[in-house]
Formats: sequence, C-alpha cells, structure tokens
Amino acid sequence: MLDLNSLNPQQRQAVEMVRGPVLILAGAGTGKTRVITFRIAHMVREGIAPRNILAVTFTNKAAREMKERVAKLLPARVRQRERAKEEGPRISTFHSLCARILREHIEVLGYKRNFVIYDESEQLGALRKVLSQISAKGESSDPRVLLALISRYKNGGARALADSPARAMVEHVLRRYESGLRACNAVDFDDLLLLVLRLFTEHPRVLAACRETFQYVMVDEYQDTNAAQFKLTHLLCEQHRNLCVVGDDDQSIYGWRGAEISNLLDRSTNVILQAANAVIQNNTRRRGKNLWSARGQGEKILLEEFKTDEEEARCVVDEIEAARLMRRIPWGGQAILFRTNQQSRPLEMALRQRNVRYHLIGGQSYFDRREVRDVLAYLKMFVNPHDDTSLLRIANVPARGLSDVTMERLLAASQQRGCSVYSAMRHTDVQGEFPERTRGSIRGWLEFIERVGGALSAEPSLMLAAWADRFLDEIGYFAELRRAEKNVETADNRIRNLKDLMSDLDRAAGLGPEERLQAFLEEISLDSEREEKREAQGDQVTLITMHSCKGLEFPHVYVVGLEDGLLPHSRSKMEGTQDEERRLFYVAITRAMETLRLSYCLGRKKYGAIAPCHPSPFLRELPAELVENAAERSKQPVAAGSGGHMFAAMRGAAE
DNA sequence: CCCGCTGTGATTTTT
DNA sequence: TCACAGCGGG
Repeated sequence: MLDLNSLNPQQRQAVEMVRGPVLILAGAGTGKTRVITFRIAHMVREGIAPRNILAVTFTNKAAREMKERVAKLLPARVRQRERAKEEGPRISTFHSLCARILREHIEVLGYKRNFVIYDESEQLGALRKVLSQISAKGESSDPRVLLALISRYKNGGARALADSPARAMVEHVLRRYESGLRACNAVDFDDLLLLVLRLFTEHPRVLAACRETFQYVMVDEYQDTNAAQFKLTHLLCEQHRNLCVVGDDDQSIYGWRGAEISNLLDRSTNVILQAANAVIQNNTRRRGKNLWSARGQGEKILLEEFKTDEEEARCVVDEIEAARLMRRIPWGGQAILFRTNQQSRPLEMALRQRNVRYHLIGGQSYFDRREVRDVLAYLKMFVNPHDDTSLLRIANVPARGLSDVTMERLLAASQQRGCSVYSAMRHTDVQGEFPERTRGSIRGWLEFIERVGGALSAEPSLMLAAWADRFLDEIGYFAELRRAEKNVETADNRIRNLKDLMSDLDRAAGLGPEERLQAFLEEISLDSEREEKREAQGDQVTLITMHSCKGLEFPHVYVVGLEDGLLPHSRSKMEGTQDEERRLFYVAITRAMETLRLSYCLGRKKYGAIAPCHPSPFLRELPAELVENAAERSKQPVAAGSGGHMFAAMRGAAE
C-alpha cells in the first residue's frame, strides 16, 4: 500500500510534484528508484490513467523489478483491471519501448512489420560480410572495433567522430552495412532508437499519438542516457513538460556507449559509505555529494589477498558458506561482483563444487551457445526468410548439400539482383547456374522453408514447441548434435538447452503462432537475461558484473579481482577513462548494505598460463581506518575434500 | 561437397 | 583456454 509518510521530505516532494519537469540528483542508495515507483502509484491514485504513464529504466532487469514494486503499491482492483486490459503504466527500457513503437509504425519507413532485431554477433556477421566485399586487400580492420565506432557514430552523430581519422572509413562502411541490414529487413540496437526518432520527425502524427499516450514520463539512471535517448525524451515531453529524471553523476559508467553526464539515506552502513566517498572524491568534475547513513558504523571492510583467481574463488565460496552456516545469512543475501564476465568462470566452478546454488546475471553463456544460436536463426528465418544473416547461418546446418561455395554464389547473385538470398534461390535463372545436384538441394531447402514456415500462418492452433521439435528432428539437427559431440554428456546438455528454449516458445498465450513466435524472438533479443524463472526460485548467490549490478543492493557483497588492469581495466588507460572506472568501483562498493569484502590476486590464469597481477590502485584510496587488511593472514586454500566435509557436517547440524 | 584437423588469435562493460 | 577460420584428405 502506498504510504507517503514513509518517505523523507525531499523524496515526498519529488513524488508529489507530478506536473512539470523534475530533476532528482542523488547518491547511491538514497532511494531514487523508490521515488519513481511511489510517484507512479501516487499518480494512479490521483486519477491519472496508468496507460498515460511511462517509466524508462536502463536495463530490463530494472524494469521488471520496478513493475513488481509498483504493482505492490497499487490497490488490488487497479491491478486486476490493468491485467485484464493490458493497460498498466508502461515500464520498460528505451529499446523495448522503441521496438513496440516500431512494430506498429515501421512500415512508413519502408521496413516490413516482421523486421528482426540483430544482436551483436549478428551485427558482426553483417559487418564482416560488408568488409569482405570492399576490402579485398588484407586490410585487417577489426570488425569489433569498427562496430563500436559505427555505434558511436550512429548514436552521437558525426560529431562523435569529427576528429577521428577513421571517420571517412566508418561512413563508407556504414552506408553498406545499413543497406545490408535493410535488405534483410533487420534493425540493430541503435536503429531501434534512431528509427523512432526518424519516425517522430518525419511523421508528426505518430509523434502526436505518442505524446497523447505518454503524458507523464520518468527516466531512471538519467546519467546513462545518450544523445538519441535524450532527443527522444525531449520530443516526447517538450509540449507537456511532465518529465521527471533521476540520476547520479557519480554512477555514470556507460560513457563508452555514448552516455553523457549532463537525497536522503537509510541503507548502507557508514563504513561503506565513507569508503565510497573517499574513493569518489578522487574524481574531478562532479557535483558535491556526501553519503551517510543512520544505520550506524557497521563492520570494517575486509580486504583479502590470494595467490590465484582459483584460490580466490574457493575462499569466497568458503566465506559464503561460513556466513550462511554460522551467521544464518542465506545465499540470496550474498553477491559476488566482478569486472568482466569471464571472471565468473572460476567462481562458478567453485560454487558448483560446493553445491552452492547461484545465479549468473548477464554473461553471454546461454544465448551464445552454438546450438541455441542455430535454432534461433532457424526461428528467425521462418518469421522472415529474407533475413539473409539467419538464413546463411543455418542453410547448411546440418549439411544438406549447400556448401559455403554455393551459398557465396547465391549471395553474389542476390546482390546483383538487389534481392534477398531467399528470393535469389527461388529464381529459376539463378538455379540454372548450378549443377543438377545442387539445384536439387536448393529446391529441397525452399520446399522445407515454405512447408514448415507456412504452417505458422496456416494452422492457427499450432503449438510452437511441438512444431520446432518436429522440424529439428526432421532435419536431423538433434542427431547431428549427438554425432558431432564426442562427449555424450555435453551432447545431452546441448539438447536439454534446446528443449528448455522450446518450452518457452508458447509463452505469449493468446496470440496466433506467427505473432507468438515474433514476440518470443523480440523478447530474447532485447532481454537476453530474462531468467525470471530461476530468479524467482529461491535462495541463490548472485554473480554479477559491476556494470549490471547498478541499482541493485545486497546485504553482503564480495568484490573480487581488484587488480590493476582489471579495475581499472587496462583498456581504460589508453582511452583515458579512468574516472569512469573509479565510478564503477564506487558503484560496486555501494551495492553493499551490511558487509563488504574486497579481494585481489597475485596471479591470474590468462590464456592458460598464470600471469602476475598487482592490487588495484583504487584500493589505496580507501581510508585505512575503514579497512581490515587480511592480506597477511595468509590464507591456505582449503583442501576440497576436508572443507566440503566440514561444511556438510555443519549443514547437517544446522538443519 | 563434407569433415576433421591444425594453428592462430583473442578478451570490457550492455541494449 | 577456447573458439573459429582455413586447409587438405576422403
């Protein structure tokens, strides 16, 4: 239930100022998100139609959380009405919002309604295709770097690269890359925003309709919005001016994505906040803010040193278990934070070894698995056979007589005719260029696409899970997986992955098969970590990068791998973004509500061999009196056997 | 045309 | 360490 008295005066003022522009600049853990959720609930109570409210978050996870929190504040009858009519307040990321808008209006921009959204690896694929065409000479321009430049260029406009020598090159490649995507009826992440901007400027009626719908707008993590997002917000709000933005300049950690930096405390202990203050004060160019808490001083921060990353992982798990068994702190109250996704590996191994339930946020683990990518490509192709990238990926997986050479010739033919590869395959002239045998393969493939894809529109009661299972079996995909994988267990694992994937296909109940499939694909391209199922299911340690932990909080936090080169990342030195790295450290520190443990290693496995490391210079910025240094307390790695037994015994005693 | 083998090269962060 | 691109035998 909504009780404004539980807010402090500043928060309350921000909640009640429903009209006109509001800026909330506040430090970590000051209840910024709470202000937004209360504000939404308050508006609804004041009689504003929920559908006229828009709240934009930075991640899908944050959006989900906010939805839940708002729902709890709304009276039950409003909630029910909403669910029935699907008219609740719109709470989503910029990207999801734009995807929804485009789904409705994109046709006026010359795309088809069933456009697909390319993720990074698909973007890379499309880009590589372009590069192979234009730079036949061994000009080894790294597509990843180029893609980053393209994204910068698209988001920040030409200005972003004005002084860069790469600019001409980027513009040249970009033109072809764009037309490549267009030909596939595909858009990338940046396009989602940019196309909506175009829609708004070129088609004022669409803009007017959106303004009419979104009369009250709130943006969380405003310090992370980029130029396109800013423009979008501005366009939506310049008339009614009902815009409330919330942010913290000290938490701006997405500069590399084009973000531009343009309260009230009751959470962490003072030790944690003082340490954070000391760190962030080393940054210049910030607005003064000091954090403090009414929760008392709290425990000192523990700083530990380990020999290797594997020892670090083992010991952190030991500590997690010790906290759980001796201090009754559940797994769910503990989180491990790290700088890069790959750091999760040794941690996962150690957690598994001890049977500690955990949940890894982000990371490209699941959706980057080859079999999952393959099947997604099949699904995308059935939604839109003109999506060359998807079609090329799986045309010969499993092998069906359409070799690379054949596909390359087909690709060339499609470029000559200015059509998709699929269309080119259907041309009898094109087919005629191939030997009889290959021609047969092409026809067989076309027949397959039309028959299986046709079922989507022809059979209204089609269940996608069964449909997908059937065609994967038909083409021998499962058999191929089993055959190609020597290890039976990993093969079974891969197949289980796919069954998991398929079991989610029909989640959007109430839609026809084609729309249902589209909804599924859209959800996973925009929200790759939708792990709701696992998240909801009980007590688990959270594994998360420092970037994606923003906005979350945990009673007990372990920040691992605090080494020079990881944090600050070695790359940041060349790019001159060390302040951003420091803010990242600040964000990580302030996730902790009760206890905070930091650790670094003297050596870390890199490319198989152990490379020496040094502690992060940021650690020296922590005031010595707040830190208990456990470095000398030489930690012996606990032998896997004995430690495990000890904890098993303790667990038995505890239950 | 297929498939397995070898060697090379890569590693920030997210929608 | 691992993923993937390129090469040569079948």
